[in-house]
Amino acid sequence: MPFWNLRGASAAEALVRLTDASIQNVSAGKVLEVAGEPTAYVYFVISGWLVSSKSTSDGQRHIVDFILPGQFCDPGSARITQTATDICAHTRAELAIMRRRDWSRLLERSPEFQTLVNRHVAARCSGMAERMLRLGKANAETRIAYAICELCLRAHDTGPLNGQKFHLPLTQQALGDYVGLSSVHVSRTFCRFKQHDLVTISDHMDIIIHDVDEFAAIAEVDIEALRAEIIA
Amino acid sequence: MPFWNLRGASAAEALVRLTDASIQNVSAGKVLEVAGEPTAYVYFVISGWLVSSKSTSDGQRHIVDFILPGQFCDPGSARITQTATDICAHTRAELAIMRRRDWSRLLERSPEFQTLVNRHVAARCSGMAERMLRLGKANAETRIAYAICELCLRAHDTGPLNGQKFHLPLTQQALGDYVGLSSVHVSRTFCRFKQHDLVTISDHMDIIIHDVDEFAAIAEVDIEALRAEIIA
DNA sequence: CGCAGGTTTGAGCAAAGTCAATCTCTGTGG
DNA sequence: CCACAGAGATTGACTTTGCTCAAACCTGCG
Repeated sequence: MPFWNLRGASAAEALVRLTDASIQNVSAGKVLEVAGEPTAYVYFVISGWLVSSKSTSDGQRHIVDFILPGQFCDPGSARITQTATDICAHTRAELAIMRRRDWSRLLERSPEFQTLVNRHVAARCSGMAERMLRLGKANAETRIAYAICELCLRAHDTGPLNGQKFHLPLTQQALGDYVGLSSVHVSRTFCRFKQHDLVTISDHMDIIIHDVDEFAAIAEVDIEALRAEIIA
Repeated sequence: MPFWNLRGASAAEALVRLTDASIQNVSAGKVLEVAGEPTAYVYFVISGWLVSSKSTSDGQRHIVDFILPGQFCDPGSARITQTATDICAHTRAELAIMRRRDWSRLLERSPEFQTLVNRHVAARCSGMAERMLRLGKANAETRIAYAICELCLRAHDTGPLNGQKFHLPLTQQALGDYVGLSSVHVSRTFCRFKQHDLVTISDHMDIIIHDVDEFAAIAEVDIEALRAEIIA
């Protein structure tokens, strides 16, 4: 049974069976891995968001990626037993946690599973490339609009729709850390969006996009192309 | 024989044997893949550099990564047959080009090879995370110093050494596209480096770092930690 | 010799950062 | 039920960084 097409609990059950994963609930902010430290685990997100981040010497944090339900997180770097980025629970989350040894064994034994993981990795790398382009070259409006489109696509099957409310579990600070802007500038940019009546953003990121086409144009993205590119 | 520990020609021969790869010489600028278009090939770099880049709607290019000798390049995105980024020859290069089908088959049949590739991918993702941190949060000096350290590490086994000359095949424009700065600003930043007698940079990126420790401090990086993190 | 691609320099400008004060919720304990 | 604390959002004033445009300058090469 190709459990890996399933979301959430049933995939988790299969992982428990195949890799002796342990299911754990963690609360928001829980630190799972610290960059540079040894790591012995691989994570599968059942519900909630994880965040992969790095910090500069002066304590500024940059969010490298979010890890959403249905995604795997292997914290390893080139030295596979050494963590590349900090991994934290961004929200309360339910995880299947596997020992790396069991994880590697599953990959080796099941080429189909490995193929699935390869696809996930390709999707994640494409997403990073796309984000990097915005980070390097785009202005605040484009970066923020893009991040909202991307995260909505990844978090909600439909992707962004005209007039449809959706929620992202982000503070403006976190969004800023993700797109490389200060929280103050995120706030100002939101104000400009609201003034032009592009979006409604209420209580902690309940978002309604009024004109998705225009919003996507600001994000410099074609939603369906992006879906094909970054959704595994 | 674990050919994959070898650099260059012998690895290429093995790939020819195992995947029916064709060896090709391409000249600088040769376009191999275009973002969004279908792709049917996977590349192994024998010599020279490839570049993976994306462009904004207004024609600005951002370099996502360089692909150096000994590295693989799978251009696929979440839709594995669709290219995620432009892939070009940055310099004249010698490549082993494999059909994707043959490549997948090799991965499926040889878990050891797949494991090697996994490590390469982890290294590349770590590198992207590290670069993203600089892109999102660091100033011009740090970004440029970091890029030089990173590329020197990746291109030369020793990494940067005090007073030792090395070459990077980059124009200031290309470096700017890599770190998200205009070529003018790269030039000015180099000037500042030279004024402080940190480096000598002559003819098209022959670089001598006079005090690697100080330079690494500006790059906000620990060279040996970086090596462990991003060199597969 | 002259051209092309790349680099350097100057001047002015725009985007985003910082700092600090204020405002708005929301949840909590009296 | 209210007061208050704390987190997050907003706003203003000012500064910094890096961009753009344009001109000048190398330098290797046909």
